[in-house]
Amino acid sequence: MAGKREANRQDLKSRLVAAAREQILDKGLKGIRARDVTTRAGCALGGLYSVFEDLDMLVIAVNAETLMQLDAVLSSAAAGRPGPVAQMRAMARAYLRFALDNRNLWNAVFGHRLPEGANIPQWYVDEYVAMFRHVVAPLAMLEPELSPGKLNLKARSVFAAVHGIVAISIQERFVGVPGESLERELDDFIETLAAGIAARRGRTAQR
Amino acid sequence: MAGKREANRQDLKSRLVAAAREQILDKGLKGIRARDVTTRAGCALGGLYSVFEDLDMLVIAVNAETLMQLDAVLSSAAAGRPGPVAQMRAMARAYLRFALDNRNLWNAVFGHRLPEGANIPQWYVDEYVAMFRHVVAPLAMLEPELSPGKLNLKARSVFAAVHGIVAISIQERFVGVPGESLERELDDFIETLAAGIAARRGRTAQR
DNA sequence: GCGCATTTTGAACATTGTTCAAATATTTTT
DNA sequence: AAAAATATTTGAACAATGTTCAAAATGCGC
Repeated sequence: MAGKREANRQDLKSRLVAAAREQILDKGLKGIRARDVTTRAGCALGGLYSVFEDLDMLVIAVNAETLMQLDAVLSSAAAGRPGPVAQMRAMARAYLRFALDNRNLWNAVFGHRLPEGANIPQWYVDEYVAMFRHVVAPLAMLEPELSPGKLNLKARSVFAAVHGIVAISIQERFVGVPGESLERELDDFIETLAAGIAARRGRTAQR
Repeated sequence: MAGKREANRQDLKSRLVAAAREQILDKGLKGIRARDVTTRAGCALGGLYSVFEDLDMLVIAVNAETLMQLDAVLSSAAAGRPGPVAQMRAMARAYLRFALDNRNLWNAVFGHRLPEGANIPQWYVDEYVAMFRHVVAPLAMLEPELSPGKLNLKARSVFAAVHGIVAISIQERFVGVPGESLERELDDFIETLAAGIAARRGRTAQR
């Protein structure tokens, strides 16, 4: 019976993450309480702190899972699409759909903030940044002459722009634009961006 | 000595908003505590609740002021610029600078979320949405044939896209891109968008 | 099975937002 | 101007929360 300690520990960890995920799913980010989560996970209150540094780190663990999911969604959305523009359009749509279908999880990822002094773990940042690679691929086809550094920067911007459009529409701050017209808006945005890139190609000496 | 009641009330209100603003300025959104704010404002703990429904509403009052500031900044950034593209570029830059110079206030505006049931007051939403008008003006010059409805939708998207780019860069989740290259990236983005709009003009039957 | 090391437990604590009866201040009435 | 009526301000008390840590329970090597 060796290694039972480590096994228990891992089991507790995943039970806690699962519990926190469910909690976020139906109560949102603010609805996650140490007592509820530990009860749900079937451990004592203090158990949480034997596996995570604090509640924020548990949230980050949940968010990491969500990011993995989103990454996979983007991957399969782009797979097999003919041409860079179609790929980007498909990913933008998939991003929108994911956000709409998993609003609370998605809000947890982008709405969670650590308290003033604390720093986000590097592995989490890396996982986040890794998603940009999905945009790098099609963008490189549209602008083959771009250096890797500029390509990365630009991919990040395109990602961020799509994110911004989705985010501002989802925050039901104002009456939500109907989902379908939002999808058209996104399509249009990608199309315009691509047309702009094509139009500007070679026209400028250097950027 | 008539009307002293209302005067006192208004005075308390603005002292509270000012105190909360300072608190956010140097401690961030999470650093705002009922006790600190009321002490700073020179009233008792309960005083806060005689003027605001709760802490969240006080935050919204601060955010409303910040939005006004930002609105003014965008206004004067665009004023006198020759042509729509120059206007949009100037506003994007101004937006970035404002976010960088007022990080905590800006984060409070876009990072604050009400608890599950509560609803954002309509006057606040209106103030927020009003900012889009700054993008509507130049966009209308670029695409004069667009209906007012589509124009609004598109202006919102452009605003959101710029917001997204700024937001993702500012969240120091990953090593911040140096401010200057970020500015160039924004310029480039606006330029590309404008080129795309021009290239697509008339080419599509209807959108 | 026994003793040691590690983990789990949950009562206790500190820090919050919020409430509300009492105290204070203002306005109205006489 | 004093008294009565009304409204506001106060801050002690409460409830809800994240976090800690000594004691109890559990796992491990012999």
